Formats: sequence, C-alpha cells, structure tokens
Amino acid sequence: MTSDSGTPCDADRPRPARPRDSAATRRALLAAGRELFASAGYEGTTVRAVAERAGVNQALLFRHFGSKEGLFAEAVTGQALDLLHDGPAEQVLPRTLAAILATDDGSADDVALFLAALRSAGNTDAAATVREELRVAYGGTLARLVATDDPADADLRAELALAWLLGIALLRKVIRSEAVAGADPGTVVGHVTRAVEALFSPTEAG
Amino acid sequence: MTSDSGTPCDADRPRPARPRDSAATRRALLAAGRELFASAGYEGTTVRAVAERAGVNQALLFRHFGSKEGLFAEAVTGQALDLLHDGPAEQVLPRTLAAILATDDGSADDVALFLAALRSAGNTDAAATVREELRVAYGGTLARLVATDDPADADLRAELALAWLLGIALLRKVIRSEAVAGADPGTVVGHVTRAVEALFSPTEAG
DNA sequence: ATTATCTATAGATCTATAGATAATGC
DNA sequence: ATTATCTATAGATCTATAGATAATGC
Repeated sequence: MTSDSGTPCDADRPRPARPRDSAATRRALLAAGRELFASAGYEGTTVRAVAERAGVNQALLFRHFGSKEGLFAEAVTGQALDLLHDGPAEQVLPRTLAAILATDDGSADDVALFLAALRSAGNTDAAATVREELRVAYGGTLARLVATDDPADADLRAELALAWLLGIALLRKVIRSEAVAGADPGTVVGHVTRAVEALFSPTEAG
Repeated sequence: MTSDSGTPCDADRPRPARPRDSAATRRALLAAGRELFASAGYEGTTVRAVAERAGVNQALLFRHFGSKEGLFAEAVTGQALDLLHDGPAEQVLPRTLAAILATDDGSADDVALFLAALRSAGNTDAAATVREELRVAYGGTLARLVATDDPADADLRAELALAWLLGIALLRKVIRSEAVAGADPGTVVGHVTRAVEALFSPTEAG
C-alpha cells in the first residue's frame, strides 16, 4: 500500500532540514528545559520531551550539554536570582511574592528556579546545587532585614521567611489551591507582609 | 571453581523461605513505602527499593496493592491526618510544627504525608488526591482560627499558614538548611506562632 | 572542510505478570 | 487444597552514543 513515488502523507518527509543555527538550538533547549523542569521537576522531565518542545533533535541536547544534568544545571542555575537583585533589597519579599502570584503557567521564567528546586527529587547533584544557591542568596539578603542582635537568630528568621515563599509557590503552582491562586495578589502580599513584619521585628524578650 | 557439594557461600542459599505471614508482609510494604515515598517522592522511589526495604519479594507488592500507585495511595493517604486530630484544634499549628521539627530521618511517620505530597511530581492521580486531602483538612481546621468576617479571606489566610508549614518542612527535610534544622524547635515555634498571630488577627482596615 | 543535524541503537532501568515452588489448613 | 512466596521475563521506557547525512564557510 505504500506508493512508490510522491507519498504525500506527512509521515515520510525526507527530513525538514532544520535551519542550521547552533546558538538558536541551544537557546531553544534551555528555554524548553526551564519550562519542563519547572512544571514537572527533574525526574519527571525526559530529554525527549525537552527536545520535542524545543523543536530539536534529541541528540543535540547531548551535543550541547553533555547530559541531562548538564542541561538542568545550565538551564536553572542562576536563572531567577535576577529577581533578587531587580530592585531594592528591602522589597525582596513583596517583589518575589508578586512574581510567584503573577506568573501563569505558560512562561514561568521568574519563578522557574523556585519550582525546579521544589519539584526535583534532589538525588541529583545539580538540583542540590540549585537549591543551595537559592537558599544562600535569598537567606543572606533577607537576614539583613531582620531586627535582632543575634546573627544565628537572624539567619533562622530569614530562612523561615524564605520557607514561606517556597510554600506559597508550592500551594499556588503544584497543589493549585483555589484560595491562593484565585486571591487578589495585593491582598496576599498585604497579609504576608504584615506577618513577616512581626517575624522580623524585635521580640519582646530581647 | 564451583564446588559441587555444599557451596557454603551466601549467594546460593536455596531460598530462605520467609515466614508465611500475609498481614506482616503487607504492613512491611506499607511502612517501607511510607519511608521511601517520603524521602524520595513517588517517582524517585522504585518498587524494587520498597520491596527490598520491606525485606519482601518484589512481586508481593503487586499481589497486595495491584500497582505502584495502589501502594502509594494506601501507604500515604490518611496517614498523617492523625496529627490534625491529635489534640485541640487551636494548637494544630504548633503541634504540626513540632512534629516537622522533631522527626529524624529514620521514621518520618508523622510528616510522611507532608513530604510525600511535596516531593511527588504530581502527575500521578494518587499524589494529587493526597495533596488535596491534606489541603482541605488542614485548611478547614486552620480557617476556623482566623478572626475575620469574610469566609474567603479566612480560607486564604488559613492556606497561607499551611503554605508556611509546607515550606518549613521543605527547608528542613529537602534543602536541609542548617539554620532551620539546627535551631531549637521551641524558638522556631515561637517565631512562627508570633507571626501567624499577626496573620490571623483582624486587620486594621477591617 | 567543517560543523550542525539526524538515524538508529546499545545498554540499563522499571513496572508488571505468568507460572513454578513451598508452606499451611483441613 | 489453598494460599503465600519466589523466579524469570515481557514490554516499555529512558539516557546516551556512534556514525551517517546535509548544510554552510573558504
């Protein structure tokens, strides 16, 4: 039943001969990786899915990044720390929170690092590196906003605030709670800010 | 080099003939599943690893639970809601927090539900069910502690508190932050309680 | 001639099942 | 005779690689 000449069905084009653009291929793989890692985690993302989403042959992923871990590291590391330095340090928390609440599922660029860190089971070295980078950068910035003499206590309170950001991202993106997802972002920021002020202000005892 | 008779090496015992105890096998699989799902998530846990940890043949897992998802559902669902009802509702938050901070890696029984929900990539129906169950049960209990007239706002604030618990569990168990992991549990509970009081108390506007 | 892209497949998992073997209950 | 346990393996992935094919640069 296979006609010898022509065969106009889509299945056996002789290869569409993609435009030769190494840099664009690399960018496409990075973008696709960020999206999929963010939405499905490291283990839930296959290299085939990344390549398909990028519109690129699967073998090119290995040519460019060596391994799945290599792609993960380059795609995610350092990605969303932009948010941390994208304004005054005093407003890191509302700024990050707004980004978490604003992004839709299409391009989760800003919070990709958050979600990838959350959802990657973490047996991977690359995932552990990403999480550590996130923790140190955010924790350090937040710690300077805490009103206390005790450095250890400042670190603790800062990381408790970071934990809240992570948890809210989780509830919003993974658990998809309607209460959080459907709420007015301004209201959420207001509540969280008020509570974090209590967390960061001096305790009555000290 | 293989001796014909005897061969005292461990490798070819004729099968140790495990004690026949269907109920014990089932319990062992459930316990092993809880531990591994909690520490590695759904996708990071293989049925072989569960069976090995349970000291049970891998095929028995399917005999008892039908599938990996079946085991996950039975192992995790309804597991740690005990914590929710294990004392006065007013103290759900410090009680859960104390459990999150107290458990060591060996037997993460009480917070297994939290962690399994966190780390399972969620494409699984069973994982989504677990997360939803957790959200509804905790959210509902916490919402009754919020001082506000607006039900929608009470739900929102309650789930923000739940998000915090999830985030703290994440930072403690997955990211393994030393600041949170090494802190005195009482101190952590104090900080969080103080901030949540601000979150749950009436706003100045309303 | 060099370099990007694609084909085809090796090798290592992992879930799940069919059917053999051994222990208990009657 | 029934039921728990075990062996062995099918079938479907998934990562990674070796080497063929086609497009660009000189």
